This record gives sequence, structure tokens and C-alpha cells, in this order.
Amino acid sequence: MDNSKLKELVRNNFTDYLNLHKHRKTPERYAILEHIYAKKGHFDMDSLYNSMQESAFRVSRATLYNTIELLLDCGLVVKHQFGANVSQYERAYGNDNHDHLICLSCGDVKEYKNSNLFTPAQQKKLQRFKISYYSMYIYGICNKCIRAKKAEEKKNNKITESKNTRNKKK
Amino acid sequence: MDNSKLKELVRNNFTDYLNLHKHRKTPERYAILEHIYAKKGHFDMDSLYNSMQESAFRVSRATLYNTIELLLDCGLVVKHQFGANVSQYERAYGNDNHDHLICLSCGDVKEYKNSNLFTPAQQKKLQRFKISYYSMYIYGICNKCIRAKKAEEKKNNKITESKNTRNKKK
DNA sequence: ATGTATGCAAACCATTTGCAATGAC
DNA sequence: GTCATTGCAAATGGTTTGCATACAT
Repeated sequence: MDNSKLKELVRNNFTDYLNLHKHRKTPERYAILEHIYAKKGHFDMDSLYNSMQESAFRVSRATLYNTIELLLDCGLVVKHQFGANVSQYERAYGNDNHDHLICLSCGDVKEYKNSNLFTPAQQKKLQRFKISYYSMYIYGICNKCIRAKKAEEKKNNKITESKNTRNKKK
Repeated sequence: MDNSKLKELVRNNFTDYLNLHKHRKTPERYAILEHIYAKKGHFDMDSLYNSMQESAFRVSRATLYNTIELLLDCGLVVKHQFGANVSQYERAYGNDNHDHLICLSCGDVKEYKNSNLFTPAQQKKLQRFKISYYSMYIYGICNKCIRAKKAEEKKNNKITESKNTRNKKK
């Protein structure tokens, strides 16, 4: 599906949601949705705010937070809190299904294409819970940091050894 | 495994970690670990702080945050951020493996026993990433809220209908 | 003896809130 | 015309930080 079609679909989806809940269809709300679906991957509020400042349509932070709440509620946006202080968001449609590899050491987040871990059999067991979306967060140490840690530990051990040696000599 | 054996295991694990990283083995650190492994299920910093105030060993919030950082780093504690403002924590060992069902409407978090979604085949694909733990968050609407929402929508529709009727009469 | 860890209080900063002005209905 | 929504600025509150003191090594 090309992006313009996706955007139209999503806009209609949003309109239905606003109608159903008797919320007003303001230009701000559509502009925000548009901006979010113009970018792939993760974003936080600050980057969204900045990118909208630069564009034709300026919105306040308060409106950004209000609107993203609606978009979460109707399932067009997904929210992540990987462990840093800021929440990350992501459009819900048009992205491949993926898990997140989060490095506990450097905080880096990588996407990892999964094969839909969530089987129909498991969905069945959840019939009393209406699933909007799910997130798989895999925490660990990324390759880069594994190497860095090993180097650090090696260094520490060397220092200890030399200290011990000095003490013994005394 | 009974709880006292688990605690001993975990304490040794922590000691090894502290030694390796040249951190001091303070009574505060062990007391915090002890408290965490005395409770099953989720907890936040505030409840941990309060429960430790009441106990024999008082520690400051700053120390709590410092220590939990170490416990996360050595994998004895797991951190969750389900969407509310407070982070939730959980001991990493001695709990059954479970996913989390998070209601987007009321914020309630339920545990859901899974059948280890994370297969060895998938682990293989992640060989360049050393997994500490993973979290599966399933967001959606819980049964209670589904019913509440339906009731609300029904009410809204009725209001609309009566409004329309009034307008037509005018 | 040395310097890390603790406790306290202040600072931080993402997010929320209150309120007057705007504009969708 | 009404009242939900916006924008601004102030408030909130979980978490972090700075610094003097305590204590593990």
C-alpha cells in the first residue's frame, strides 16, 4: 500500500472515531495525525513538537499530548516506554510488526522483525480481553556494549592484580 | 525451591556482582534485596520505600534508586513501565514467567501465564544480543471496561437521537 | 586513611493542569 | 450561541543530583 492511501485510510479511521465519541474534528488533530504518519519509526514528543514547529502547522505541546491520547485510544498510535525518561511513540499501521531490542547499557533500541509471536491459540485464551496491540521488549546487552564491558572488566582485574602485588611487596 | 534458598542464591549472585564491579557490600544494599525478594508481584518505589520505613532497616529514596539500578544491571530485578507515571518493578527469579495485560482504559495490569513465547529458534537469531529478560505487554480493553464503554456509547446514541428528534420538532 | 555510599533537600524535566481566548458545531 | 479545544504558563511529581557525613575497604 502506498503512503497516500494509507494516510487516507487512517484519516477516515480517525474521523469515525471522533464522530463516535462526539469529539470535534479540528485541523490541529488532523495535522498531527498527518505528521505522525509521515514518519516511520519511533519518535518522542519533543521531536514531533519541533518538526511541527518548522512546518506550516504549529500546535502547542498541550494539544500534542491531548491528541496523542485520542490516537492511542483509537489504536492509530502505539506508545513505548523503554526505560528512558521520555515516552516513545510509533504509528500503528504501515509499520512491519516488530519487537524491540533494548540495550540496558547504552539504552539503544533496535527493531527486530518477529514472526508474530502471538498465535491464534493464545489469542483464544484471551477472549475476555480486547487486544489493541502488544509490545515485546527484549532487554539485554548489545554487542557493542558486551565488548566495552569485557574491556572494562579486564582493565579492573589488571588494576586489582597490580594493587595486590604492591600490597604483598610492602 | 523454597524462599529461603532462593534468597540465599540471590544474595550470592548479588555479592558476586558487587565484587566483580568493585562496589561496596553495604547493609543497605542487602536489606533492599531482601525486601524485594520477600514480596511477589509488582511494586513501585513508593511502596518499597514505605514498607522499608516500617521495617527495622530504614533507607533513603536516593539509596533505593541507586540500588535498584544495580539490581537491574545484574538482572535480579525487572523494570516495567506500563504507561502510568510510575515505574513498576518485580523480582526476576522465583516468579512464574508471565506476560502483562494492560487495560488502556482503567490502567489495570493483570498477569497472564504464557507458554514461553520466546522459542530457542528465535533466540538463535539474536546471538549478537545477550538477553537479560524480556517483557510482553499486551494492551487492550479489559472486560470490565468493555462493558462500561458499551453502556456509555449506548447512552450517547440515545442522547443524540433525542436531540435530533427535538431539532426536527422545532 | 581513602574514597565510595548514604541521606537530605533542592533541582530537574516530561507531562499535566487551570484558565482565558478561539473556533467547531 | 455554546461549549469543547487550543495555547500559554504554572503546577505536579517521579526521579536525579549536589553535597556533607558516615562507613566499607
